[in-house]
Amino acid sequence: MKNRPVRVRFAPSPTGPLHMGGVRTALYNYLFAKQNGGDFLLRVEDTDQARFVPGAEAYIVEALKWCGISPDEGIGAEDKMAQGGPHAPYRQSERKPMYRAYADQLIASSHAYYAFDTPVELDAVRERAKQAGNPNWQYNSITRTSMKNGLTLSEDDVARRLSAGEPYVIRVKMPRNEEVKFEDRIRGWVSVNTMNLDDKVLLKGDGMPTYHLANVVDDHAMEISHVIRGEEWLPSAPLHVLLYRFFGWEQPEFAHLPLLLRPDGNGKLSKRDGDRLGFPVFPLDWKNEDTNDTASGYRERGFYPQAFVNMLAFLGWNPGTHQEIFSLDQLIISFNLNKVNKAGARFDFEKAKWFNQQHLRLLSASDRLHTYKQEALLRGLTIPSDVFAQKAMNLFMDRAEFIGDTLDEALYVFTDPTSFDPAVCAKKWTAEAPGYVEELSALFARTDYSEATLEEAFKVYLADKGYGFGQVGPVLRLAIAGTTQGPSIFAVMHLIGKEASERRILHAITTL
RNA sequence: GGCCCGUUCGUCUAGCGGUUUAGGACAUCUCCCUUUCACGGAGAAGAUCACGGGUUCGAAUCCCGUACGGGUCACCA
Repeated sequence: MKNRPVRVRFAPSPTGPLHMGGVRTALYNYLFAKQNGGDFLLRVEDTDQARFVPGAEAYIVEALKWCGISPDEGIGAEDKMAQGGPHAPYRQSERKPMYRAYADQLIASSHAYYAFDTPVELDAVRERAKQAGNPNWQYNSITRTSMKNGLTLSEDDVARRLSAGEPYVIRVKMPRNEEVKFEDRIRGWVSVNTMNLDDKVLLKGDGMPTYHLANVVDDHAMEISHVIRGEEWLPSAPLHVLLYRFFGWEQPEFAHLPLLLRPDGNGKLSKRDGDRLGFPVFPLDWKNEDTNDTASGYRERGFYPQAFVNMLAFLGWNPGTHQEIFSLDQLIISFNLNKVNKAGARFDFEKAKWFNQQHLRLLSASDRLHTYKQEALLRGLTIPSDVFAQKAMNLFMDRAEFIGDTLDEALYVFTDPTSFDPAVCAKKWTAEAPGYVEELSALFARTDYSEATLEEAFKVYLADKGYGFGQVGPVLRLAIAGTTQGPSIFAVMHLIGKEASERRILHAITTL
């Protein structure tokens, strides 16, 4: 069991956009695979035809791609291998015919049976049980003796119903009283008595397998060595262990990841939390075709994928050192499944932003400029030249968490200010103010408009007149930028040049 | 409610029986830098290690209870 090649899978169901918890699960799988020189497969679990959402699969593939997680096999790996690999298809709906034989095998070995109870009948039984004070009726080793199934009906009866085309499901025949144990990579030994487990449906009335059958059959067929999934699967893991046993298959190692919790209140982070809490829960924007609403994604919010991935990796794991900033490649080296936490992690958007800020600083100048220009385009800003872009970006880099910040806070670098901070106007734009800037403008005109000479000229002016910086500085800044926040005003003036600077000063004098 | 899992600063976490006066990061606050805002630097505050029992010379670390939190109990995944 320990020495087989590492092959892991991420197996989402295409019922909507993948949320960040799902991305983290995929990431951990990917990191574990790459670290061990293994394969990461993407399989789509679309056995519930009623919950299928068009576009969800494409979204999942694109989201992973954006994160830099590319499947070695399966969906999204069609460019690497024909049909995505040797175990194609990787969409469970397309594997439908394969599951039947395995369900039959379990019936033959008396580990499963046909059940003819209709959904309506089951609802009625549950309702009756609820009335009788049992809110949680289960189809199990006790109750199955009074239901319509292959265990209570005669062989002839079963055969007749089958040939008559009567609808049925196939259920697992859960052993009566048996301790099922398995060693979870993260939680250690987990033990459950089958007494508490029910006869789960394995094959549904429409011929599709349920998750339980499909994931076991496929994981075995695809030679999956480690099943790394969310903690919500822990309660059904014993059933899966039993299924491997019934089939006589080697079981993969299990690792159940802690959940991502909401920052407020209780419960796990869910898709429905959407933008309610002021941050995205999805990697990419998702447009709901029915409601026409768009749920925001980290990508569109301005996050770099490497920052998003880094942040996600640290929600439930850490390297045990003080290093927090990691590239994907560094994560592959340092990640350790055994160091994944057991408790759920409450998500904190403030820290998420910090990760982006750190990665923004780490980017090479040319890569950063590239994203800068993309963001400028998005904002409809025209950039005179690369040199200008580079300078403008650098000027505002210090205060940026996102590359877009260097644009949003620097609009006055591209266009003349159309409004002036009213609070500052009231306080600093005195009767003398127009005179200050008019004199300065004339003085500056005699310099070469470099940052240093502008500043020098300004200082000389203050000294000559006996003015204080606080008296004149904000006035100049207001005239040029419309606000008093930002980098050195002389650097800004140098960047926009003499003509624009003089134009702005004149405009301020005439309008304020 | 049954079952399963968990519980260290507000948050993410280090810690795997003695080196711990419990370390780091985010957030918060203070000071320095900057006659702006930030960045950066220095520092502060913040955790009776959920609680109660054991085991041990010694426990945040091991065991058992209790409380609290989470997950799960469909012909959904």
